[in-house]
Order: sequence, then structure tokens, then C-alpha cells
Amino acid sequence: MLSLTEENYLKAIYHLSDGGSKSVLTNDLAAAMNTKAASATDMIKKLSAKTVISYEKYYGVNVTSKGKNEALMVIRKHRLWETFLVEKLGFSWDEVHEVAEQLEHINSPRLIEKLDEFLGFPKVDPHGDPIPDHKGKIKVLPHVAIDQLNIGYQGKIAAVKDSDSNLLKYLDKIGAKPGTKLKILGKETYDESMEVLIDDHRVFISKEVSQNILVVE
Amino acid sequence: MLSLTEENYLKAIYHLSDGGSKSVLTNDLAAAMNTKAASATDMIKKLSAKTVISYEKYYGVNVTSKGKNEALMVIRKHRLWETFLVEKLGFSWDEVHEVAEQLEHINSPRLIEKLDEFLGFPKVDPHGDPIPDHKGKIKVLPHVAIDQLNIGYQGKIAAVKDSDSNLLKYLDKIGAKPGTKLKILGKETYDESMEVLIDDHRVFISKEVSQNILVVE
DNA sequence: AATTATTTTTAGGCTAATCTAAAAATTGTA
DNA sequence: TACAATTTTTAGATTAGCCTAAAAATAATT
Repeated sequence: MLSLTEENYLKAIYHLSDGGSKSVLTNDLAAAMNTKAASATDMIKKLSAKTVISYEKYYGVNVTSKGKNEALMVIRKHRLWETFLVEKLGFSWDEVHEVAEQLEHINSPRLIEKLDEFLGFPKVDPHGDPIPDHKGKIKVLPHVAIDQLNIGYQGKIAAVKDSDSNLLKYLDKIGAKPGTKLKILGKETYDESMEVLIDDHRVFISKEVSQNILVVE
Repeated sequence: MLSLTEENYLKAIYHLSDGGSKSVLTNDLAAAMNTKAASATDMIKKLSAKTVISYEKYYGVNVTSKGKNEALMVIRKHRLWETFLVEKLGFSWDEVHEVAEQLEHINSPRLIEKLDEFLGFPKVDPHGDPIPDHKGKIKVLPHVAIDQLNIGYQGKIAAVKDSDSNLLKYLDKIGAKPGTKLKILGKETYDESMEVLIDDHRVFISKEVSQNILVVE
């Protein structure tokens, strides 16, 4: 059993390690958790003792398969709650994160299975991120940001990066949400800004924004 | 801002004081919280400092109006979530308490208003207990337990006491839930057991059970 | 009214999660 | 390769919530 704080650290480690594929450094973890390195070290020791991460002094931490599973269950809960908030309660997708950060720690397997069913077993959350199933299986689709694509590309938005609430507000304003069709009309070589067609509306977007809109390759 | 633990203590004080109408003793509070008197004293000091209760050494605590409001907001959340779990997720009413104990501490005024709306602004929870409105206003109906009533009484079950999950399971089994019609057919003077008609089914119930089935007077 | 019993509070300690400051290990560079 | 810079860990405190044991206050009983 992990405490709320331990769950949050583990989730951060999981994300920083790209789903367990690389080591995470103490300082990076501390930065992600808005704490100091000393606190991160303390927590690393605890999570190590609980065998959800493995740890070699001075060389960073790795998520164990047990830890991966625990992290995926938290992510599952987070994304199911986000879906609930948007689909059922009418939240806009830029305001769900904070609430989901709280709801993801509710501990009731039965609740989460019922919620999944109530939502119709969704595969992705409102930002297009995949929702792990009850066994922790997650379907990672190969996404590319549209700044990597060329003029003439046509397709549907698969996901958006959900790092920043202001970005999400902007994306919402220009209509860029998962499922919407998109076409690249032009690209300025100087600053890599783009002209795109989003759901038949012409929009100019900066490179920064284009890096956050993802399509399936 | 109250911590999770502080919220739980305040809620217990509110309930033990019958909604703020009488003082609560340290030992009773400790018993309700499954802790020791020393811990209760510690917490009483903290809640006092936060002006949600008033406290005179050795003479028990009283809820302030500020505290009453805070307690009512927690109760509002608890009962709205219970309603959600039963109405939307298909939980049976004897299994919602534990989960609602966790959900009641989620802090998001917007969430709770949206949830209220989603549920159609319910007036009572699945046990028949009134749900405080967003201002903390609560409509207390004058309930009587049916052990106080005589043969021939006819009416609808208004609420059941939700103290014990085993009792709730039993009540569910015999069909005794809020809204169901009920008639008292007989009463044994020796042990005060009763024969009642619940939704047209004849059932014998002990005094203990009859004390937990409430109707509007 | 005095003594006993009960209740409540205080004193001092423990653990989880945090911090600052200092020490140790690793990495980068002259 | 040795010294400087950076990163990480350790040491020692702090706060919230809990504990036990002892002291203090109130209540009950002879």
C-alpha cells in the first residue's frame, strides 16, 4: 500500500522515465515534485523499500514491473475521472487536471470498474491520452507532433499535450481537440509557424503550438 | 482550510452534537474517531484555533456557526457522492459509505455544484438523509422510528439509519428502503417485535430493526 | 466534607514528509 | 590527472497526527 505522497512520487518517476524505459535522476524528480533533492532522496529510499523502484546510489532510479503496474493504475484512475468530468459533468478539458489529481487517489477497485463501465469503457481521455485497462495494459499509439509534418498533410488530431492549462485553453479556442480534422496549408521556414485548417477554419499557429498537436503517424 | 483529518473530526463533532445543539465530550469524540482522549484533546485545540469549534477546558466543545457550515459542506459532499454511487454507478446502498468517506474530502466547489446538477438536485440521499444545499441549508424532516407507532399505521418509509452496513444489507433484503410503502400488521408486547407489510410482503422484524426504519410523522 | 473514581489534560515520544546546511560522490575541465 | 563544479546523500530540525503514562481537574460516593 502506498501513501498519497508515495503515489504521486511514483507517478512522477513513471512519467519522467517515459513509462519505465529510462532512469530518473534525483534532481529531476525533485524539480517535478516541487521539492528539494534531499526530500526526493528520502522518498526514493522508501519507494525502494517497497520494491516499486530500484535504486543505485548516485545513479538514479528505475521503475520495477510492480511499480509500473501501480503507476498505471493511478494513471488509469486519473484519465477515467478526467473523462467523467468532461463527458458527464460538462467540465472543459483545460480545467479537469487539478480535480483529477485529487480523484486519482480514491482507493476503491470496485468504484473504478463501475466508473469505467458507466463511461462505456473509453480508450482515450479527453486529451487523447490512452487509458490503461484494468490489468494495466496500455495501447500506445505512435503519435507525431504536426511540426514534423509537411504541407498538404491531412488527418485527424489524435491527441494534444496536456502539460499546461493555458495551452489547453488556447487549443480549445482554436478548436484543436482530439477527433477534429486537420490539414496543413502552409509552413514558414523562418520561424516554423504554420497555417492549418482545423475543422474547416483557417488558423495560424506558432511552432510552439504545433509541437503540442499530435496525429497518428 | 482544514486538513482531511481535521474535517473528519469536525464532522464527528457535528454529528455527536446533534447538528450543533449540544456540547461534545472529549472521550466521546475520541471513541467516535477510534483514537485516544489525548489525541482528541490535541485536535480540539487545533480546531479551536481555527475557530470552527469553541472550547472550554474540561467542559467539552461546541461547534461555531463557521464550523457548522464547514461540517455541512462535508456532509453535502458525502451525500451527493452516495447518491451518485447508487443512482449512476449501480452500487447497492450498503456499500457506498466507505467510498463516500473518501470522496467527501475532494476539494472543488465547481465539481460539487456540477455533480449536484448532474444528479438533478436531489433532496435526500439513498438512505433518506437530507442533502444540504450549496449554502449549507438543510431540511430536517421530523422522523419517527416505527417502533413508536401502533398497529394499523400506514405510510411510506422516509429514511433508514445508516449506522451499520450489516443492518443495511438486511434492510435491503427485506425491501425496506426509502419510498417503499409500509403497514404495521401486528406487534408483540413481550419483545416488541413486529409484523409489517413492506411493499405488500409480510415480514417479521425485531424491535432492534424497527428502531432503524423511519417514517415522516 | 473527605476520599475515591472518572475524565481530561499535559508531558514526552514516535513516524511521515518536509526543510537547510554540510559532507560525499561523481562529472567536467584545465 | 588533479582541481573545480555539480549532483546526490546524510545529518539534524520541524510539523501533523498519533501514542503512553502521569498529572490535574471534575464528579461521585461514603
